[in-house]
Amino acid sequence: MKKLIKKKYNLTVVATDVAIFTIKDGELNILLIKMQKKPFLKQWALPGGLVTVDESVDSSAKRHLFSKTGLKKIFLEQLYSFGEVNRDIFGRVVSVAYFALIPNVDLVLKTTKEYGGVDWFPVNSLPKLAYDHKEIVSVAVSRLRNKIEYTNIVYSLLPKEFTLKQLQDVYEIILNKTVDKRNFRKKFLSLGLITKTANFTTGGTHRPAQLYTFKNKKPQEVNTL
Amino acid sequence: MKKLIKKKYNLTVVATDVAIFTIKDGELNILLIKMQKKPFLKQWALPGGLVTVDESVDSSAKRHLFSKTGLKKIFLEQLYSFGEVNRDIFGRVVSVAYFALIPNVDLVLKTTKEYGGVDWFPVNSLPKLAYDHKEIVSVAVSRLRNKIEYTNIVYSLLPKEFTLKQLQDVYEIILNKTVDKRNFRKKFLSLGLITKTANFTTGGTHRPAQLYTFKNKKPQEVNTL
DNA sequence: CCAAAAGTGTTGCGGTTACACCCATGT
DNA sequence: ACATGGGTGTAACCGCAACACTTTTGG
Repeated sequence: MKKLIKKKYNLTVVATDVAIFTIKDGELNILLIKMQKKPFLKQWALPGGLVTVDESVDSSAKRHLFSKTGLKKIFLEQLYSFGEVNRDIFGRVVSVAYFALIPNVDLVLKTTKEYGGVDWFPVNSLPKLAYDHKEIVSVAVSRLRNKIEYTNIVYSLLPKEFTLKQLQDVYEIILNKTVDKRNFRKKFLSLGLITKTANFTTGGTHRPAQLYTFKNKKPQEVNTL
Repeated sequence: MKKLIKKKYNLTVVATDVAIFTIKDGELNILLIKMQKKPFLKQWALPGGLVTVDESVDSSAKRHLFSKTGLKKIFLEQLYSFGEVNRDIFGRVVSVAYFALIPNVDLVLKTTKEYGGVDWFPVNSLPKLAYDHKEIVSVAVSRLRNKIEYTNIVYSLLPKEFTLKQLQDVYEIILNKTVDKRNFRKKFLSLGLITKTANFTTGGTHRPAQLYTFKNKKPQEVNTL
């Protein structure tokens, strides 16, 4: 009986995987790490790893996020759990996937000896991914597209101060469609989520742009677009 | 069983819990089972249990749903995963919660010797729940409220043929607000999700009501209310 | 004939969409 | 002065909300 239980239950482990997004070079990018072990040698994968017995699943996701980006206190939300029997060939792994949004800042990406590298990739031209990570990315992108339309999470992708143009660009990149400039500004300003700062952009060969900042950096539900 | 695993192998295990909803006596009800073991003796909990090594997490949820209701092929969707370290006092258990919707039919609920009973409870007057199941129910109810507004999942809560009044009642019960009869009918009919059948209600001391049926019993995204 | 629920249209308001020109700066 | 992106208003349209009376049946 004990043996039966062992066979039947104890081989399953829990992991977390994190889809970390940023806007870079006018595209939505995701952070990937390069595998060094067979059978995924030189393939790319989402950062992640096992959940230890003494950490919560949320903490595990935070830990993996921090280990690659050095960032804490950023937008991180549970996405979906993936539990097919054969999704990981090393054994039975149930993965709780998360997605994170970080502003486009120059960031020193970190890695460990365990991996062959870490880099950003545009979500529209991804390399072949290990495991079922292609599916996870697909779910993450859908979720991001949905949430940007009825929440204020876009603040997570922008620097502290930003122009209305930058804001609009983020929407256009993520939704993959153009929006009318005047309508966009009217709508977004009427939401009351952002306020003018005292500052303007400098240096462009054109009229300086007003810089804005988010009043609130807490996730809220409000129809944006 | 859980205790054995924790003590002996110091492992994290994966479980599923299912929030099964139906409309009953004009209220939203949820199915609960009665615990027979300390420390939750005589407390109520969501149906669920461990994921075996040879079944997917989805299959596990389906299995637990079937074991209590005898139903297959009903609406079942992953809700959220709960992974706090101490959420289960028997050991480290990460639970993937699901929610299910079943029509209000007379259903013979089943249980096993492991539990002291199984019954429906209105979500607005629940008994004390074991584990963190109160939180799971709360997340499930929120999700249901949200999804009923932008999908057609309401079909899962109604019998094959139903009146517009029944349909409206379901919305009013779940959203906990009244809606205008004429606007509701106009809106819902214009969505094209349902069609008239050849049948009418009989027996009431009033004008018979047209019976309708859903064209499609697949989840779709369409703004309903 | 009376009670009880079914069924049916119109109007006003508000939000979304479509659309084109002037402004401030650097070179 | 010219090239570049920043910044602004108005009118048409459409979906949503508000609202009351007639119909059909059973008792």
